[in-house]
Amino acid sequence: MRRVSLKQVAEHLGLTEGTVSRALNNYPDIAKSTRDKVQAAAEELGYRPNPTARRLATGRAEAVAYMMPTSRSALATPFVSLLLQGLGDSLANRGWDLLVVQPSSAEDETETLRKLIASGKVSGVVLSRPLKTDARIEFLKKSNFPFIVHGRAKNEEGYAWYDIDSKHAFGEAVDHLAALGHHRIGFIGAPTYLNFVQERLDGYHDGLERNNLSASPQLVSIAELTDEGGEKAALDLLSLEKPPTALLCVNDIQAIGALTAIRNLGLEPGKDVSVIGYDGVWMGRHTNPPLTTMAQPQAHSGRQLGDMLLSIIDGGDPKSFQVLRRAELVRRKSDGPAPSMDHPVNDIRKREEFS
Amino acid sequence: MRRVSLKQVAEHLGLTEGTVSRALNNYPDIAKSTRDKVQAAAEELGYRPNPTARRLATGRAEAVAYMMPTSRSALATPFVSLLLQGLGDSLANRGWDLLVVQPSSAEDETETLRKLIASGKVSGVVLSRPLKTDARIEFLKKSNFPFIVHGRAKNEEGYAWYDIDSKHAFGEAVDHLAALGHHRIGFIGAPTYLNFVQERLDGYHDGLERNNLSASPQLVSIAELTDEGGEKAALDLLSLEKPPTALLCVNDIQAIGALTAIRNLGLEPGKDVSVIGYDGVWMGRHTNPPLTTMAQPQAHSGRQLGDMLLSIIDGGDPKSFQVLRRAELVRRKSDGPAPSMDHPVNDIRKREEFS
DNA sequence: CTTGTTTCCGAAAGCGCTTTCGGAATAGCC
DNA sequence: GGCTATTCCGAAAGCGCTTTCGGAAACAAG
Repeated sequence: MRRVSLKQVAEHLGLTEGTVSRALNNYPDIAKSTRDKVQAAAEELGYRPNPTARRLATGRAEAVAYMMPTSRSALATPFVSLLLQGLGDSLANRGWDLLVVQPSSAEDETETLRKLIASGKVSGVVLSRPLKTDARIEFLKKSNFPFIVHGRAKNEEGYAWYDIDSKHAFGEAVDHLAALGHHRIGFIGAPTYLNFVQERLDGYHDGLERNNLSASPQLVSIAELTDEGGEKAALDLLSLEKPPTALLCVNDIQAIGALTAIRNLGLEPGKDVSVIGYDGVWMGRHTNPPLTTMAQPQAHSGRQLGDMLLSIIDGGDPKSFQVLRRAELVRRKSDGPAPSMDHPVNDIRKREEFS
Repeated sequence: MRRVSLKQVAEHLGLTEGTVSRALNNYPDIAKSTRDKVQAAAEELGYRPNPTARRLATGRAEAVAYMMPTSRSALATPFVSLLLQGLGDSLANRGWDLLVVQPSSAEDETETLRKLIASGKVSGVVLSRPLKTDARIEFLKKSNFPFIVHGRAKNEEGYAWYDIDSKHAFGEAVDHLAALGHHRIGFIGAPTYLNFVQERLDGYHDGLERNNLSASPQLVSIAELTDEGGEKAALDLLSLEKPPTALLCVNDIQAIGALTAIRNLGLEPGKDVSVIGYDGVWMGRHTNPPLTTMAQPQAHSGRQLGDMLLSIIDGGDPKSFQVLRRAELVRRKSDGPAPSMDHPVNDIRKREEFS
């Protein structure tokens, strides 16, 4: 398993290292005949260029990094692996490497980035789950270092991103529920420093306004991005004097939690109270009832992100790489017409007598 | 943002690069006084060693790779991200990098590995989801290259692995079901070239034997490792003339599919037919009924794998790093006593009249 | 005060590749 | 056939760091 170097190939052919190198890299100043000879010899000897040496000589890293989310809730989702797969595909075309970097804590993120780009180990990075105002993005912009983000911060100017228009999606979800006769629609969210939460909340408000529904602050509940979070939030909302008849959840995980909360209250999801989630994870097909949700076309987001990042590294203008996709409502069984106004579920006191 | 090199630090101090390098790397032949001075200066100037140059000079890669699974089913699970996080933690202690490599196809895996280790980009690799006879493992063993696998192949000798004893777990699950009075226990699996499937099937058979239950080949169904796979398999098994009264599933995803299959048949999971899954994913808490499952302590498997791999790279004997953990049965609501023998669910013909 | 040890640093080679530069050999032109 | 223009390759420097080696200076011992 002795590694064969340029030198060996050169000696084998009676050429110099420089010539061999240029031949292998298709320099125009090498005769076609010798280039062929060199390539044949390299193949025969099993020559594999040493990437480390090349990197040192060229100063090009030929690698990009993906920064892992720190939150447990983001990790507990297949999201990361799917994205990595797509990224890997994209980079493989060039033979570039994919590094995974992990900040020790959320506060540490920009420091991690600083070290990373100072080390010269990568020539670009991809971020996900941006905050409303995201220090990483500001730092990378300032550093003028190639990057792309999956999602976008509140300030979406001057950098590349790939996002789903969840604001629009949540507006449509409200339209949908309003058309079903719902007047009190609850929102189960998470801290709004996560920009996608803010987007979705905005979309919810837009939808309410468009349908002339009043937006009561009581009807929005901030919870953890977990099943338990959704469960607790649903419990709270449904314990209001005038409980909502429909629940919009910031993601499917929470929605699934909400479903069990509803059940535990002795109510029937999809009938007594409608639930709509967001993400379109496979799980939703198996809940009881199957979860109506807004599915994002996350199919090849990783590939796209990779391709865009590569274009930017090649000198493309980051500002010209901003793509926004639509989510699509997939109706299953957790939504339905609003119960009639005098139905017990519409009043918590009546409900208690009722059950 | 000018990168500051060793040379600059050296000139700044009136020393040579070699001396500065040795001072920074704590060589014993440097006076403590100058070492302190050097370190102070390095700090002050913001010196960051260039890892590429170091790698070239030392021949050490200071990085390990994780090989991504190719199967869609493995990617659709939070498993990969959790493992990467743990690995990242472990490597961060040394400042090593974590690469993610992606074979273009399953057949390509050993070729990918060959290239990877020939490139010298990493000094170790971690594999997951080994097959019963896994070409990657054989190749790495033969190459004498440091590696560790999450799970283990049928031949578990001569390399490092970290695994859960799912064979034992499945045996216990059968014990549990037998104690509940079940006599016909079905097994929903996947192709047994996946070694963990074989292990679990073996455990199932062991359990049957231990409890004097006959093992009918009809009762084991091979399906895809997806919800639909589990659904179809459950449907098949429950359509037998003498259908099983309990279903053991190779993972929770399939089990969840089985649950909906049972419902679609008009039967009640946990009562008419028991279901036990494996993995302990969060989702199981929210199925209807909540899924009884065998939970693996996957908490810090990533960290452990990382630590072990590092030890091996440091020269440890791979054979001495083989750890086997136990899974634990967490009872929720999808298992219960076997229905009495004359109950309609026990005979498909009666069942049809019944429903 | 000499000789023998230590202590500490400078010098230099080298890791494996890229890339610029210059010049020998060949080709093209009148 | 002489001249210029091309074509093609060798030579060499350099990327930023590590590591071995040798020797000057400082110290200890006699």
